[in-house]
Amino acid sequence: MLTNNSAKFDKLREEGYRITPQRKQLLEFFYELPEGEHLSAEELHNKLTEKEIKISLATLYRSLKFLVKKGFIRELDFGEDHKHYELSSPKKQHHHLLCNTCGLTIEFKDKNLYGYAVKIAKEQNNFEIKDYQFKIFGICKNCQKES
Amino acid sequence: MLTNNSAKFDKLREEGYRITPQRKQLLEFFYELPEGEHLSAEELHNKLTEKEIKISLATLYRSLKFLVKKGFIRELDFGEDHKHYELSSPKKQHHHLLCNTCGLTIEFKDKNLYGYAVKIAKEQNNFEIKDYQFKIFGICKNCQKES
DNA sequence: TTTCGTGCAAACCATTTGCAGCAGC
DNA sequence: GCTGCTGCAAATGGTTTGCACGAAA
Repeated sequence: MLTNNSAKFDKLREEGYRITPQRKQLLEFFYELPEGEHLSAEELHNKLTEKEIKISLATLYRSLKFLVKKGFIRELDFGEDHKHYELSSPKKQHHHLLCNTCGLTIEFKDKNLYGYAVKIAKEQNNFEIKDYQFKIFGICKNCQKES
Repeated sequence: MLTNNSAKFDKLREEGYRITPQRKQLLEFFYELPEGEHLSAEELHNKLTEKEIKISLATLYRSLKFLVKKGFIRELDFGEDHKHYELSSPKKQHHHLLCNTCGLTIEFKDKNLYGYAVKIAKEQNNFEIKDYQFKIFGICKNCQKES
């Protein structure tokens, strides 16, 4: 366990939440994931099972919701019929271009975007930012050629 | 009918698609919608029925998918269990802040964002932009007070 | 006339939920 | 010991699909 979440865990305990093995191992799993990898609930469940981490699908969904609410992970939507999840780290955020034709996902980073989000949030009645996402939809180079 | 889509319709016809009353009326309906209003499939179905426009839910879903693919409307996801739809107009796009706690949706516009999206798309192998969305998640002023 | 699009009802499937037992703290 | 969390299985509900009929072109 390279990551240290004990301070955060203490805070959650104070709020009345319990740190169960399922929640803990799920969060650890996210920390060990290669950067930029975002998995669906079902993919997560498979990978966790491979690692011999036992967690039911129902609990997985509940835990994901919990971790999202608590700001540990972010929920992504690529217009598919299921959500994707990844570790949340607002300051080194990445974003996505999505090809409408072939479904290709291209990631990009941009250091200006965070300041930009902060500026907008401030203008909007001091909205407190937890996360932000920039998505661009269109046609990728390959699909442009083919039409 | 204030809007004139006949050129676009002709193009669709050339591609082998048929301009049915359902598709036509649905698109007209979107044009008449107040700016910034984004409805779910079910809300749309109710409103269309009120206007005595007959379209089954199945066809509505198929038509929405069609119009999205053809770039007439955009599909929005607010992290709920259903999608929202609105007219697509990239150059006067608006975006959203979403409160994680109470679900409040705040819209904002920003003229810089379009140029920004274009710049990013160009850097990413000349990706051809059809639409883009900027979402900010966090806690609204009201909910900040309450915690 | 040739397909493509529609309506209906059934199917799908990701996600949620009720409930009884278990386990943090 | 109290109460929140989990696993199971069943339910939910938005969306999709098979099929036969209807209608654009």
